[in-house]
Amino acid sequence: MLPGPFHLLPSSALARRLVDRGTVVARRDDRADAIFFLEAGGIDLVRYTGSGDEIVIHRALPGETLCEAALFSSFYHCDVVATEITQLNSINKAAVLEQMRSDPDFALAVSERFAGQIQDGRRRLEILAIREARARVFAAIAEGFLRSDIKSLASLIGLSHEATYRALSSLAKSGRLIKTGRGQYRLPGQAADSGK
Amino acid sequence: MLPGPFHLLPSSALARRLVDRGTVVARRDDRADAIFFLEAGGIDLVRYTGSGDEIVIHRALPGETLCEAALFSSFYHCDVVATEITQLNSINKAAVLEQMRSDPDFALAVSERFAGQIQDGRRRLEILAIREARARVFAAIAEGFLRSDIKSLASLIGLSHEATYRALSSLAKSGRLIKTGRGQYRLPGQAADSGK
DNA sequence: GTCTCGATATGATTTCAATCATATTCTGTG
DNA sequence: CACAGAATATGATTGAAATCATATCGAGAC
Repeated sequence: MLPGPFHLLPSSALARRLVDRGTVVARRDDRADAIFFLEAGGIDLVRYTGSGDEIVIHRALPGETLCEAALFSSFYHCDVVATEITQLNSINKAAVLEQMRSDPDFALAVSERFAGQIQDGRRRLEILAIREARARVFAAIAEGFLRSDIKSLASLIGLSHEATYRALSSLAKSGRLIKTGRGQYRLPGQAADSGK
Repeated sequence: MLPGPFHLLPSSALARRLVDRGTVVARRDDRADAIFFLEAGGIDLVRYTGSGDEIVIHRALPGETLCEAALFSSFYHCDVVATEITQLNSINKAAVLEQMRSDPDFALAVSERFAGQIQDGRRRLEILAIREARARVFAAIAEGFLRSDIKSLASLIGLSHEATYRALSSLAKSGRLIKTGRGQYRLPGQAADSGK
């Protein structure tokens, strides 16, 4: 249920909540006493400019931990808002820090999780930096970003789903990708997915 | 010279190198024994597909640490290549892990640095996901991405510099930004920068 | 089995940013 | 100071992706 090393924490450090769309889970400048794990639903991290414009800092997907930096900050630096019905876990910040202090393996595991997230983010950034749709989609497939459906892939890599379909179709036609089924593609060099 | 908590490491854990353009600093599947800090120049993290296509996983800028995940992996998972004359530091992996094990404060500081990098990356991702150039530039300014010049900003947010200039100009014209000088802009709500 | 809904797929049109071009302003250097 | 070079700035044109539209396919409900 909880990812990474956080499942090792005592259950007293955890609080599981089901919240409605629109719920503000935490507010900027609130005292930061927890980080979050998004189990299902959607969460936006939002900040507001002086003139009231809303800036979405991050649109989280299920499976992500959120507000990791709150571990090292006294206050949240943005609003945490549910964009739909959302199942989320609060992970007590003091408990995490205490465990990290007393258990080096735990601290290392937290760092490991964080390091992995840095790499994930950088890979996505580099893919978003590719301008041509075909090249972008190809890189995304090569990086294994096509996990569920193509529409999710499209939003992950910042293209319209139509552009993504077209790029996939064109890549398959030119032999740079192999179409293995409706909505399924793989690299030429790569063994066919042997199922499940 | 070294960032974050890494300056606390004994100098025996560090190696400073000046490398030429094209130098392969580390290769995929090499035994991972160091992480890197890019002092000046440029580094690409590169992977290759089965059919030989090159995928740039990440194009690093000076001031970044690289291959943090190598701390927790036996091998590098991509090539590390200098794209120009580059000054870089190797930080011994074993030394970092040892220090993290023996010094909880150090381990926490490493996690803190990592957490900050996660947030930075996510903010940039969210900004890159904004399609309209005006809105993208506005969000970038609101997030304080205009640190040096506008061309750097442009490449940071994945726009041509012309599009960036135009967006800035248009935002200033419509009052959503205040132009405080040649190549300088700020949000309306915000106090003018008091000098330096 | 059939109905519905959403994902996949592709065609037609429009829009907007990339690109190419050119001018101006500033900075640094001899 | 004059000059070179780079950043800033904006105009004109082009091209590629967004958008709008429509069709097919597949999975699940009943």
